[in-house]
Amino acid sequence: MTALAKDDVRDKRQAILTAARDLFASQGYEETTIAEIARTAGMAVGTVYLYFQNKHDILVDVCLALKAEVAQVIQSPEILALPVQQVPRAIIEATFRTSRKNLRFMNSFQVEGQSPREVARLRATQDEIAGSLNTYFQHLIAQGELSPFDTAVYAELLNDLVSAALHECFAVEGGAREEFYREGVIEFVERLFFGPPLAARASGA
Amino acid sequence: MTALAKDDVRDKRQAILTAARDLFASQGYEETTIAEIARTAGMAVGTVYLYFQNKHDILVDVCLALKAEVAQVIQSPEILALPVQQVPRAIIEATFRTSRKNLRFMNSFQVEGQSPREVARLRATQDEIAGSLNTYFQHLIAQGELSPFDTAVYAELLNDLVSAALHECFAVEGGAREEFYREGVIEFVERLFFGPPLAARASGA
Amino acid sequence: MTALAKDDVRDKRQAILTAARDLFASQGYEETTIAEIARTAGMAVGTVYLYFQNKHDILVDVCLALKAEVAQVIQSPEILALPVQQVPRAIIEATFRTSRKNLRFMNSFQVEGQSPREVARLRATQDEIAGSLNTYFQHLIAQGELSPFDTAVYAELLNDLVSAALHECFAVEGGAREEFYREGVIEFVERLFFGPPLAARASGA
Amino acid sequence: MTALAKDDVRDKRQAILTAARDLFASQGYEETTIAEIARTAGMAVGTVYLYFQNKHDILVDVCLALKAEVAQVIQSPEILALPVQQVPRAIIEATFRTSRKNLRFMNSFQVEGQSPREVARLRATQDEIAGSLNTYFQHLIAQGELSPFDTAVYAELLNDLVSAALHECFAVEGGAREEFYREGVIEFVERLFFGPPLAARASGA
DNA sequence: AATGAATGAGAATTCATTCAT
DNA sequence: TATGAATGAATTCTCATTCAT
Repeated sequence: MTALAKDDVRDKRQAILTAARDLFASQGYEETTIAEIARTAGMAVGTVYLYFQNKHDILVDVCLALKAEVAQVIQSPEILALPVQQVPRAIIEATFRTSRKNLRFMNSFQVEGQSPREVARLRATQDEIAGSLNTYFQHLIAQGELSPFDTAVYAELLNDLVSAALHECFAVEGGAREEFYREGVIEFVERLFFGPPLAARASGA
Repeated sequence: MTALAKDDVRDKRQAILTAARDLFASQGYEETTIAEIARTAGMAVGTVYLYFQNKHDILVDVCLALKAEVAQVIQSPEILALPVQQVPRAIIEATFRTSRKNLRFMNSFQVEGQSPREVARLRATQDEIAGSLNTYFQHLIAQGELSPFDTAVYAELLNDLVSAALHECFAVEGGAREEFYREGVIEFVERLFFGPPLAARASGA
Repeated sequence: MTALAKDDVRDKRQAILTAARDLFASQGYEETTIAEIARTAGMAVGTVYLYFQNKHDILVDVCLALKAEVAQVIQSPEILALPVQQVPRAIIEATFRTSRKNLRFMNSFQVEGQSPREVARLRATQDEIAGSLNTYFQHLIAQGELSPFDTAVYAELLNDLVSAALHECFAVEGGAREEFYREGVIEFVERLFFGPPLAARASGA
Repeated sequence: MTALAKDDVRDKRQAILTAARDLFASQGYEETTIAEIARTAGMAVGTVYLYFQNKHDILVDVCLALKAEVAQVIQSPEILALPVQQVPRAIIEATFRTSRKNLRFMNSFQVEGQSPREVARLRATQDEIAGSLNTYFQHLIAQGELSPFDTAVYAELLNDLVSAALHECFAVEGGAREEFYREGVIEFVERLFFGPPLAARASGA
C-alpha cells in the first residue's frame, strides 16, 4: 500500500508536470493559469496545491526535469567509455539531439530561482552536472589522457557555455541555426582539448 | 528648437531609465510599479507612456544600456592596440570590472524579449558585439597573428560564454566568486587562443 | 444538494443584481464601481466575476429584470380577461404604475447591447413581449373582436411606443409629466383601436 | 473679416463634427479618442477644445445634426402642401430615406444627455420637431381637415414613435427590416388619422 | 486526499483635459 | 488661434492561493 500510494503520488505529480510543461510550451509561463494546469491534468485546482507549494515551483520542477534529461547524457556509460577524442562531439551532439526533441519546451530551460530554496535546487542540478564533468576530467587526468588543470573551473564554464548555446539556439532562435551552434560548440571544445590554438604561433613557439 | 526638443526628449527618457534601473536593482522588475518609476523620475505616470510603450519596454532599454556599456569595452582603442597575448585578459578583466561597477543592476542583464520587436532589439545588440569581435578576429588573421578559423562562430560563442559567466557570477551569485569566474574565463580563453590544449598529447604532436 | 447549490447560485446572483440596481439608480452606471457592488452585495470583488462576465453584463441583467417586471403586466390573466374596450387603459396604467414604482431604476430601462450576445438577450425580451401581444391580438381577431390586421407589426410598434414613452417620461423627465404621457398614450391607443380617426371625414365616410 | 472669421469657425467645427461622426460610426463613441478626432479633422488636440467643451458635447452635436436633417423633412414646404391623406406616407418615407442615407451614423441617433445643459439642448430639438407637427395639426384642424384633438400630446408621441422605430430599425437592427418598419409605421399612423379602427365594431357603431 | 467556490490585493494603462508657449 | 506635451485620476479584471466541506 505504501508503494502503491507512492506511485499514486508520483502519477499525480507527473500529470501536473506534463500538463504544465505543455501549457508553458504553448502559451508561456505567465499566460498559463493554475486552473488550466489543473484542468489539463484532470484534477481540481486545490489538488495541485497538495503536490506543489506554488506556481513557480511547478516551473522549477519542469525546468529541472528538462535539465535532468539533458544532463543524463554526460553520465551515460557508453559515452564515457569512448576514446577521449570522440567524447566532446558525442556529448554535445547528444545534448543537442535531446534539446531538439524537447524543442517546444526549451523556453522552460533557463529559469531564474525566486526563493533561496529554488535557487538552491537549481544550483544543485548545475552542480551535479558540473560535478560529473569534474569527476570525469580528474579520471582522465589520472589516466594520463589530459594534462593537469583546474577541473572545477572548466567543468562549470563548459556547462555554462553549453547551456547558453542551447538556450540561445533553441529557446531564443527556435532551433533554426542548430547546425551552426552545434558544430561551433563542438569545434570550440575540441580545439580547447586537442588544439591547435587559434594563435598562429602558439604559446611555446 | 529641434535640437533642444531632442535633448529634452533624451533627458526625459534618460531620467526614466535611470529611475527604472535603480528601482529594478533594489526591488526587482516585478516589484517595481510604473508609479514608482514616474515619481522617482520626477514626472507623471502618463508621461512615462509618452516615451515607452509599456513597462517591459523599459526593462529592455535598461538591459540594452547595460550591455552597451559592457560592450564598449571591446571596442576601446587602447585594448585593441595591445599585443594579442594580452587582449583576452584585458577584455575580460575590463568586462568584469564594468559588471562589478553595475553589480546592483546586473539582474537586468539577461532579459527575455517578449514581442518580436523586443527580440529583434536584443538580438541587434548581441550581433553588434559579435560583429565587433568578428571584425577584430579577421583583422588578426590578416595580420598573421591568428590562423584562419570560423570567426563568426567563435565571436558568437565567446560572447555567449562571457555573458553567461557574468550573469552567473553577478546576477545569480551576487559577485561572491568573482575571481573564480574571472580567472577561469581568462584562462579558458587564453588556452583556446594560445594553448596548450588540455589533452596530454594534443592533435598534431 | 444540487437544489441547494442552485438556490445558492441564484441567491448570489440576486444579491449582485439588487445591489447593482440600487447603485445604478442612485449614482448611475458609469459612476458605480464593481468594488461598490461587491461590498453592497456582501462579497468579494472576485466573486462578482464568478457570476457575471463583466460590468456591462450586470447592467443588461438589471435591465432585463426591469423589463420582465413591466412585461408581466400584459400577461396577467386579469387584464386579458377584461372586455377589449378596457384593455388598453388597463395595460398602460399598470405599466406606468410599475414604472413609477421602479422610478429610481428606470435609468436602467433602455440599455444598448454591446456584444452580439447582449444584443441577442435584449432582443429576446423584446420579442417575448411583442409575441405575447401578438398572440393576444390574434385571439381577439379570432373572437371577432378585432378586424384582421398585421398583428406582428402592431405588436412590435406598440411595444416600441410604450417603451419610448416610459423612457422619456421616467428616465429622461423623472416622471414629472406622468399623467401627460399616460393619458396621451392611452388616448392614442384607444383611438387606434376604437376610433374615431383624427381626420374630420375619415376614409369610408 | 468678421464674416470670414465666422466661416472659418464654422469650417473647423464642421471638420470636427464630420470626423467625429465618421469615427463614432465605425468604432463607436467610447472607442474614439479626442486625439483621433483631432488627427482626422487635421488639427491639434487642443484646438478641438476651442470649439467644444468636452467630448460628450461633440456627440450631442453629432446627434443634433442628424436629428436636424431628419427633422427638416417635416418642415419641407412640398410635403406640407400635399393633401392630408398623402402626408403620413410622404413624411415617414422621407424620414426613413434620410435615415438610410445616414445608416452608418445612426448609432449616434439616440443620445442621453449628461449635464442639464445637454439635456436641454436635446429637448430643444425634440420640442422643435414636436412644435412643427403641433403647428401643422392646428393648421389642419383650423382648415377643417382634422377633428379637434390634443395636438401637443399627439405631436410628442408621434415623434417618439417614429424616433423609436428609426432607432430600432437602423441603429439596433442595421436596417435589415426597413420595409417592415416603414410600412408598419405608415399604416399605423394612417389608421390613426383616417381609420378604420382595429376594433371590429368601433366606437360609434 | 480531493474539491472548487471564494477571496481580494494589486498595477498597468488609458485618455480627457489643461496650459504654457 | 493653435499647439501638443504633460498630467494623473481612476477602475476593471485576473488569478494565485486558501480552506471549509
